[in-house]
Amino acid sequence: MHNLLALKLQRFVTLSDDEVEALAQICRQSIRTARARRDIVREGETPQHVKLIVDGWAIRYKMLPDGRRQIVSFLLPGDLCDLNVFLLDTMDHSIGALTPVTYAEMPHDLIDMMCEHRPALSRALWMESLVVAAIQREWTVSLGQRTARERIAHLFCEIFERLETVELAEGDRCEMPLTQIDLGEATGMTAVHVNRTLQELRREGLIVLNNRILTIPDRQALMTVGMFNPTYLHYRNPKCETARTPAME
Amino acid sequence: MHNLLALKLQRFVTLSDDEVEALAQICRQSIRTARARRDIVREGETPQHVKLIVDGWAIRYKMLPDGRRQIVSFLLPGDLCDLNVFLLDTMDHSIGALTPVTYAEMPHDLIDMMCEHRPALSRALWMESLVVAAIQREWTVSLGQRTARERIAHLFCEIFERLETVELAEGDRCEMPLTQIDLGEATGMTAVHVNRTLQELRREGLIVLNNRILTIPDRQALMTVGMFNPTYLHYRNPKCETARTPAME
DNA sequence: CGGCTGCTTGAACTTGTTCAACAGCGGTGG
DNA sequence: CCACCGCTGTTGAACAAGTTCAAGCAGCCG
Repeated sequence: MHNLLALKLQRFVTLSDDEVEALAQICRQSIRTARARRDIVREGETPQHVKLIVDGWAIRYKMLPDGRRQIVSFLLPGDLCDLNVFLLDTMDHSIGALTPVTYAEMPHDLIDMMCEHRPALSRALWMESLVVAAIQREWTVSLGQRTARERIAHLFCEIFERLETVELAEGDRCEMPLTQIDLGEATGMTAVHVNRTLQELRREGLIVLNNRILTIPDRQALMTVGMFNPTYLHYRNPKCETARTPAME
Repeated sequence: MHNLLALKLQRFVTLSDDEVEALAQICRQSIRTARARRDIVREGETPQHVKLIVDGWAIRYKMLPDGRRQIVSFLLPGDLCDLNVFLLDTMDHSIGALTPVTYAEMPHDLIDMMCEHRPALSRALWMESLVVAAIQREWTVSLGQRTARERIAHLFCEIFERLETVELAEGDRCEMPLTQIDLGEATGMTAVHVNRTLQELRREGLIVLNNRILTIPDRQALMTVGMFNPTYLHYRNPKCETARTPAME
């Protein structure tokens, strides 16, 4: 397996074969699975491992005391879960599996050691958390300023780009396991309104969505509707032009 | 001056006198000021320094192509600005002064060196960025799920707590230089609606706000309205119980 | 077949927006 | 000293975007 985590981190720093191997090793430690729609970690817990999503989709979410729920981010293959808690101790949100999920558990002390001996990796992980924060800022913009139609368009663009970097999009298509309820909880609107918004986007030929497959016939058009500007994802770090080439595997 | 940055980072790790001194030194490098309502850094730029807000309030904000603007966070004294860009290169958002702002500029290479030689500091800075991300998640929840009244209540609670940790709140009062327009841009609503919401909160005795001074007569009550749970701020790290004691200064 | 989940539709309703006007205040320039 | 300007806050009334409630339908799985 060409290591997913290495694939991601290569976007930020150039890793030696040696470092890639160290990552691969740490990921192999223990592989676990979660059933669809089950929690992986709950708010308030103090997990002992950092998790790497290997397969499937998960979400970070927070609940309000009265039961309202907000999805604050999507975790796609290659994403790390509990880096927060690795440093911060207790979870301030929950993580749930959307689809069946396979993830790797990496013990804190191993990561600790790795960071100590390989500053390049430590730096790459730090960068990874900064990108996560950048994405969160963009969500803030979506929820604060974009209309329903713009939000959905933007979200689809973001997910598509992220899937592309882990080679999970094919041409103009990708998987889209989100229900309209999920989309609602992520975009801060009701499922009913998500439904009508999706219909509008479909009617205009901006998206095709059925059988959990999303097709974006004209990417530029959808990007324009969502006012999507991918710089916040910080891909293609100039320091590592090779990051996206098919060379490594 | 008891160093502001040290004061903040002590929340996460215990720093030796030596390390505190290193921080203080790096902060003294160059002190600059920005006039109120001026930009400090603009989206797309690649600043060469990490900035520490020493005095005054600033904002991170993003603009949409059509001019809509979202404030994505407030930068209060003790907050770092461009840690992102220290690692990520180009700014994906702008930073603007709200009030007159004094800030310290810390050259990248100094921080680099510091991080290399003092892993405790590197770790503390990383933690700091994780807390920033946690705050951003909570904003996502506010914008996605909370009503106007809840959003304002929550925001006031958050700002108040953050000011408290840098000793800028007195009893139940703190400064509140935000205009209703600012509040609107932060909470994703119009200034008009902010106005009516503030009146509602005033009428109920939950806040007193005039002359740019905010008073919260009954903190618990406001927290309940905003469904504010401060754990996401990750204060009082158990590893450093002394962080909030008045001992250091 | 029955029951579940997810999608769709309609109609009434609510929250927050838009537009417009005005008041208060501080600063500036004549 | 006053007139004037721009900014912030306030208010009202019409309006729009998104919600709520309710019902029905399709597909799927046991």
